[in-house]
Amino acid sequence: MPELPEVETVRRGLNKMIIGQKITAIDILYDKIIVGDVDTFKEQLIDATIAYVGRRAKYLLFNFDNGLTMISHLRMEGKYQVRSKISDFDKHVHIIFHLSNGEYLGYRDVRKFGRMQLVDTNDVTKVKSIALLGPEPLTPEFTYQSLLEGLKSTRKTVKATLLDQHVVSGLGNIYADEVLWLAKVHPEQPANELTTQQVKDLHNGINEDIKKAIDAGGTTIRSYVDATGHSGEFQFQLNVYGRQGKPCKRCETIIEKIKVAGRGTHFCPHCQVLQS
DNA sequence: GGAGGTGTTAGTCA
DNA sequence: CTGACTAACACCTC
Repeated sequence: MPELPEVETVRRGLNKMIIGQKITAIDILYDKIIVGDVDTFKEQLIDATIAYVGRRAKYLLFNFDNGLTMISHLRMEGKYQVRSKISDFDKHVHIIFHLSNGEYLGYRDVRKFGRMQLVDTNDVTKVKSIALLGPEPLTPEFTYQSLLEGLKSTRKTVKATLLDQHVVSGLGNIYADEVLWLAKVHPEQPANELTTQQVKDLHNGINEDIKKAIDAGGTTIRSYVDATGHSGEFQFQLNVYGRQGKPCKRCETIIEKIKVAGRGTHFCPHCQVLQS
């Protein structure tokens, strides 16, 4: 799925394309995407107008003018597409919002992992998955101190901890690997054993890498495309993700791929040494 | 053809 | 409580 930079890119694209559009009808072709009652979901959104698309970590927040917000998580490979004809959507488009300008907003998700939930706008921050999120990069709440506390409080590997959305939110498998490479930290290092300098390097690396990725419009590995149909450009700047068998960009050592926290993990065995 | 991997997270189990 | 593992699903690559 899209991580924070990709979701932010989608958010910006949607805000350019669908603000002010009223929902005139909704086709739900696969019920499990919708959290809660499908008929209620439809009824509450018909005739509602999209006021603004916000974001919290990897969650998109579609704010409507009737006091409701649709929380949308793309999970592994969900994406939004705007098309002028329903026949322009393929079989993996499971939800179709009919817009008042005659266009259609489709939600495409090959693996069907994504979820949409409608809640009162005032209650968004009370929804458990959102309420428990840690601070996100590039905000005042994401401080060196907050990261230090999150890392010190667990014996998990640092990679697993960076993926834990309660410590810092918005990072996924790509940026976790990238940030660990930037900070020269081994992915399997226990989080509570990191040095002060390593935590500082991670904090800076997270902010810098996420900012760069947002500026580049996110990463496109396989099929991810933003709402306007453009690919992100950040994959050209990836330093380790997907580069197993290739030379490290710093020291030429061959990048290795192992499994950490159940996820494919790329690192340089020379730059990122396990401390004991 | 079959096994194993894929950008996530919620739930289960020890 | 914490940490490890798995399911949810369809497709792609070896």
